Amino acid sequence: MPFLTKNAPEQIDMKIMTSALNLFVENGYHNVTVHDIQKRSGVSIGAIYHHFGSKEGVATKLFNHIINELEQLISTITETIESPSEQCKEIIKKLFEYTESKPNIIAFVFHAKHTEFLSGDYLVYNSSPFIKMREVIAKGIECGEFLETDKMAASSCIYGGAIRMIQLRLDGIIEKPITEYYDTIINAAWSGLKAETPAEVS
Amino acid sequence: MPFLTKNAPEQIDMKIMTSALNLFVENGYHNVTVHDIQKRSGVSIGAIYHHFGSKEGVATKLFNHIINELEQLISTITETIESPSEQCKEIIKKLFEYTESKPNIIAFVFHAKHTEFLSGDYLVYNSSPFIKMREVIAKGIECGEFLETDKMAASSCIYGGAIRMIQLRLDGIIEKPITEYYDTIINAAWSGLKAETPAEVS
DNA sequence: GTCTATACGCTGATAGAC
DNA sequence: GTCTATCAGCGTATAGAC
Repeated sequence: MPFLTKNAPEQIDMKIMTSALNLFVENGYHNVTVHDIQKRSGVSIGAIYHHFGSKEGVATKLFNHIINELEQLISTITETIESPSEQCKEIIKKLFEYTESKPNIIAFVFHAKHTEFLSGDYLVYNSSPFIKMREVIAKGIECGEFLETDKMAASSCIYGGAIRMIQLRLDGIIEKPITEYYDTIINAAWSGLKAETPAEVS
Repeated sequence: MPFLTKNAPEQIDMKIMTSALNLFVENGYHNVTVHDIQKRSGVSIGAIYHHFGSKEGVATKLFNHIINELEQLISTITETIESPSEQCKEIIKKLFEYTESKPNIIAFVFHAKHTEFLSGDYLVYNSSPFIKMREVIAKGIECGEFLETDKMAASSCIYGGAIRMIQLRLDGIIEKPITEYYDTIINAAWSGLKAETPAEVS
């Protein structure tokens, strides 16, 4: 059964990309050599260059792969749920869950400085998942679920708190799983943090 | 007047650090060679190695220099203003102003992945300015100015929105100076974004 | 398609004159 | 203290066998 001893090409691709992802997140793109990827993935140098052309090729394909995964996550949510406000909550929930279950995928998106290996001036936060996330907010404002504020400012406030938690969690500064903070974050973003002072009388 | 033709040693240090800062932010630490720093600063390779010992030395001293500057900014605010809630606003205001006037300093702090050149597991967000920023929130909760929520979650919500704006501005995704968004951001963080729906009657 | 051994360019760092 | 010229090591990519 020779077809079992040889790996399917997609499996080799995935092996290489998975190893590369973990190494990039652990050490940073430039501190990872092609030989490191070779060792951890178990395939040969030749195979890496045959499949990806270059080290940058590995990073680029990996990046696109992950952006696609994220894009699908967002699309599924916006297609399933009606209310923008609820879509927004679900997006944050899923991002928190991903942060705990697949931290390196999230770290690669939120932590890396992609301009270091992505040629040109491609910007992560202009990629489709992030654009869609901002559109959710825009619709929420239009349909009156959110206060009528500037779209960018509203996006920053709502997702900013969540993204900040993700970053602090990935850095190990927050020690508990952030899924536990979900309700708190949502409540704060929706209703604010100002203490309800008893009506001030002069 | 030979004392005018020769630069004071501190001036050379600053020249090197300023050039390094700009190059690091523009291209990323690993895409900058010592020769690049040499060319832009106008001093010799020898001077760089004499003053800083290594490329990593340049980055480390630069990093400490900037963290100190930020630390002083925060300290001045906490010593001058009484109310934690107002301290917090002032911090965000100053960070926004810095983002516009000295973007590269802010970019170096918020954008860089410092683990790539800082030895050990030193974390930016555990450095003194960020710890102090979180303490401001903690005090605000204690004295009743903020809702009694988890300290980390509250910090993330308040600063997260602002930091997100800074990041989007540095990436060029926000086109207007973010100082214009200051009031909106503060209002959203303090009072929330949920639209005040007319009392729902069944 | 996959492998190993090799080449070539680049970069951080040094040596030694001034 | 400052400079220039040079080195040594590493890391990407390739050549060529299987």
